[in-house]
Amino acid sequence: MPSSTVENYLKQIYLEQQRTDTLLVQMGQLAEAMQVTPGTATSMIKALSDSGLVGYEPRVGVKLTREGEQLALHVLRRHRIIELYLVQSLGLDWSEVHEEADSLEHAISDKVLEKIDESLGFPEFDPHGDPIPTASGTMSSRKLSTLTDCPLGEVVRIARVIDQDVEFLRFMDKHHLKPGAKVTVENKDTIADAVTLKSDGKPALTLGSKAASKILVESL
Amino acid sequence: MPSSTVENYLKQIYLEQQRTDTLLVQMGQLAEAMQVTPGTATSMIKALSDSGLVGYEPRVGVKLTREGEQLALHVLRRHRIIELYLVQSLGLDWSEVHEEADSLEHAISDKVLEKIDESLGFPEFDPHGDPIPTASGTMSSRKLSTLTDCPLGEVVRIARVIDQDVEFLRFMDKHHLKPGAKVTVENKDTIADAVTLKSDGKPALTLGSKAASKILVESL
DNA sequence: CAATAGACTTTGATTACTCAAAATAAAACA
DNA sequence: TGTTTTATTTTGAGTAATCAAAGTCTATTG
Repeated sequence: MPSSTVENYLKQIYLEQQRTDTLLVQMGQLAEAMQVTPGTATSMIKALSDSGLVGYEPRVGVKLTREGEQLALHVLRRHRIIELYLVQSLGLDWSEVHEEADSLEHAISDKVLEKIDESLGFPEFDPHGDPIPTASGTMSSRKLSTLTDCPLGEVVRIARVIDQDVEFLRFMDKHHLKPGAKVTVENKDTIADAVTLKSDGKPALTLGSKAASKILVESL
Repeated sequence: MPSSTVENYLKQIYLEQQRTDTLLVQMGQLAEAMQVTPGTATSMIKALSDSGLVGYEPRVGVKLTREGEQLALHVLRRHRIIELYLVQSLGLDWSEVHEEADSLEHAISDKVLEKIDESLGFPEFDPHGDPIPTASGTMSSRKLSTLTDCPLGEVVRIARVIDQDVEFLRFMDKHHLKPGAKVTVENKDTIADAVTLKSDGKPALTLGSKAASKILVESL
């Protein structure tokens, strides 16, 4: 059985692959994501490579093998189901469940996980709108646009928020910018690097494009 | 923060102190309970002693300090609340929750634990009748008798079953011998080393005294 | 009271994970 | 093209937890 350290490395490689939309993850990137020194990442990756969970090319980068990817997806499945459960069934705030899930994801058994999944009605997305991989290791994908590149003046629905930072999520919550909420982009100002939003019955809100690009929406 | 290994050693010392009703736990006993070699237990205990969690006298035994006991009680609290939650809220069988709780007890945060505790209505006992320590580290104690030394012919209520073995618990379940069930000891045969029980609407059941002594009862 | 049996401790080694700092390779630059 | 910068790897070392096996008490027990 893989250690939680191994699970975390695989999860992080998967997330970096997704985030940067590239196959190969560089060591510095991974070390940063894992909060370890580059040397640590290198030696860990060599070990994972020996166990066949990743493909490693020195000075180029690392990628998941099919086996490594399956494991990563299982970890992510556990993580996201736990997050949703903590919010829906135990009433925790969506800003705090990420950290909780980070530790529980390594301790929960498949049996308990499937009970929880069932009690939630086999959900497809976690509280942040992140897709939940299936038990057989398939991840659904949606084509979403960000608030910085979605059409102006059209009502869109927030589908996903890509940032697990507690402060950021609290801010989003305060302005009712959670998955499901409907908003309209009133204005985009590339010079001011800002996006102005309007949602029903609320004053307009202006975000910098960095924040706006973390909010993914779908048209209705 | 103590590692899960440290938490397990402290928990096990506490449980052995209780089980044998002695202050000092011998190294062999502890090594057996922890499933490690005696040498491993010795060196681990020396480390715990250095951190002030246990008092250790070489070749005599180990006992918890106040601090170590508090920690042990917190672990036990997590363990037992989780067990009850798995049975009550997720519908797992009482025979399988011990192992699940053994891993979850190290991963769950106080915040989540207290939410669960609340949702269970601040229970006093786990599914096996083991008392749940309070958040402030107090363990209630009841004076219970075993089926081998309780009065004959009197209706008593099962209060606690002291064995976490899956097969044993399944057997108990099959014969409806769970906490809350009412039984009468019909006969005790010291020569045959057996105890015969009767519960409403069921045929009589005879247990060896070893099994019978694992079932604790209270009078009504 | 010496010999032995049993429990316990010590020693030396291993595995998994980590860091700091030195060495190296590749990329960028001048 | 030679030099500098930056990213990566290597090296040497440390911590936590473990085992096997050798050594040491202590308690019987004849």
